[in-house]
Amino acid sequence: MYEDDNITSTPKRYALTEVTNSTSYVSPTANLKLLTNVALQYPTPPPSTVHRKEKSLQILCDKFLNLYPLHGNGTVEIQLDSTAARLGVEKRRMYDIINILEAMQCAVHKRKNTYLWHGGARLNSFLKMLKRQGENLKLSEALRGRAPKPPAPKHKTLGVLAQRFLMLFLVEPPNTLINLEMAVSVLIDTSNKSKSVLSPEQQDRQHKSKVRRLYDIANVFISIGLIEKVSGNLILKKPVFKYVGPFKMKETEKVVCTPSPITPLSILDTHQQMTPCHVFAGKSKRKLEFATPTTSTEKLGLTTPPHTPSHKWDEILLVADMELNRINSGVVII
DNA sequence: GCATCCCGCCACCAC
DNA sequence: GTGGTGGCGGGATGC
Repeated sequence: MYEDDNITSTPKRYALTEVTNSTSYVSPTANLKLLTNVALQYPTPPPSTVHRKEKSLQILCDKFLNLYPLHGNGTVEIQLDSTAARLGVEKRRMYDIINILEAMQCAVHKRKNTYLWHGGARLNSFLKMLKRQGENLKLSEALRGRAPKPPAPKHKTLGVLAQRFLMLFLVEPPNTLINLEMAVSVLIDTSNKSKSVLSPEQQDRQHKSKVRRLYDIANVFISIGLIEKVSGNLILKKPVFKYVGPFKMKETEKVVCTPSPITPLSILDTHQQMTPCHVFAGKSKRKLEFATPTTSTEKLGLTTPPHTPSHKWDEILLVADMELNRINSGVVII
């Protein structure tokens, strides 16, 4: 039984002869003609009235996780085409989601059209491994222009990009704000070698393309509860993202703060660090925690630390923005 | 006008 | 040649 309320049963199948009231054999060409005629008998569906946001990768991933929860028991097989049909999307979109989830070791490609879904069972240990890998790649130093950028991946760039994007959060102190421009500046290969090959226009296209991909990745990460978007106020025009994943939940698994944080948010966020883990609870549960917006910043979609006055939060964001600008302008391209 | 990101073209690869 | 997969960027949409 499908969990999707919109799909209650498999549509009845009809043979062509049933639809056309014909009992005699028809040639392939005639078949095509018949099908065209049959199709013309049905009214043209109205243009989609679905809001753009309702088709976002984040919403789609939410729906996907409803079918295949992160906290489910055991391993299940996922058929991409049938899942795409159940979610009412193109299969291409499923690849976007599953590639990122595969990069998080939530799923494994078994054979064509089939993935094994492990959910979040391996996520905690994988995040620890990612953090170590990020440290080996010296991403924190690279973010500050004090180390070379990691070499460009050769394969599965969406997955690798997703892993490296997440590493940026993992190697930084808790509550570090990272925006996409910063992430791209570290994750895109702008070494002298590649710069000499690419024209400025090509570099710009490459940059924009990577930003697009990071938007996709960020939306999936938001859906699985690894990061949150902090945006929508007048101070920060561009969104920044904050890691809210499993590491901050358990005292024993807290990340060790590295010196020289990018944004000094940790001071007022102590309370939030102690809030319970929601990473496997899905987006809806996290929404419940701030279900009724009361402050102006909450109404704008911000997730302010509890008991933090909104004007104080704006000040924090202002400092964060200044820091981001400082970092961006100070980054030395190696 | 710009940020966001959906959509689908098409290259690549395995069979 | 065919079909599955996924890189990539055009351009629609919302603010």
